[in-house]
Amino acid sequence: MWNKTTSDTQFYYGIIGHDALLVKQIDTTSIEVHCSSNKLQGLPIDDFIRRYLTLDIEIGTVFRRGFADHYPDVWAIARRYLSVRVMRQDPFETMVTFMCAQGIGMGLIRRQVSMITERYGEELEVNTDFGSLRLHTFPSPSVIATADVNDLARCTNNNRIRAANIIRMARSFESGSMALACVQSGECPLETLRDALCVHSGIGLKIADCIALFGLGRFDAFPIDTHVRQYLQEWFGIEAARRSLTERNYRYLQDEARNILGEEYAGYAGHILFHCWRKEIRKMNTF
DNA sequence: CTCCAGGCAATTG
DNA sequence: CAATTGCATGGA
Repeated sequence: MWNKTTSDTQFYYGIIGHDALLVKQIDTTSIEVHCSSNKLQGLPIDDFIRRYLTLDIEIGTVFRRGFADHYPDVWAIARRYLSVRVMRQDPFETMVTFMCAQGIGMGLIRRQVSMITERYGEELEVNTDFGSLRLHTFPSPSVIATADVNDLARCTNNNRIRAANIIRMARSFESGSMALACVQSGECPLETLRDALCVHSGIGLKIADCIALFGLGRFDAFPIDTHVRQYLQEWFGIEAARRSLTERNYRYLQDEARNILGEEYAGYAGHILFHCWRKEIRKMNTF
């Protein structure tokens, strides 16, 4: 998860494993990129950033050729958001985050994740020009696997069911079954991956697709939430999007979306549209 | 007090 | 099999 300091200087930071990555804007033409290590997850810093921020994805190929011609009105708005990047985030962190994202607002989601890192993560001291920042790593699966339900629930909106689900998922991660699914996630069919994720209580179709897209680099995964459902109806005239997201309708709408956006990058393109919809149409400022 | 917020699972038809 | 109904919680 990324954050911005409240100082007047633009200053962003994120924790990658046990290292900190900091980006500071020093003037109108340049930034400083600081990392607490010269390697991140075994990769030289430049290679890691390239992969983490999916700079290896040619953004011009995310929307298939012909999209602009077929949907000129949508394209007129969406083309301003082609700088949006879907990150390749840590799988476990992504699982916990989206398990916290059910029927709840973005502000509360972020608060839950922050509280989890502060309660269960390891404290990191990062020195900057502004002084030292006290940051926290995201806890490992083993830490969450041994957490007390009531204790974790204090971080999950006091929702004990959610806390219990997260703990059970972490234990599955520990046992190796979830880790194996992650290792194989790159090449297995999307349906197989989704099945492996959905055996866990608290992970349904939508959250499984979010994990695949944001945590496992499966840019073909296309999660459908309330916002996606709305733009599928408003922007693409899909009447079925008026009806509720039953499993059958969810799958049907996914097929429709793939017809419009293509198979390979349906989710990547979909997230750009998601962000665009919230910002431009719903005028939402939360992120 | 009501309604909503990046759904899920159990229960019916 | 597929649709409908509870649900859990904090904040606006």
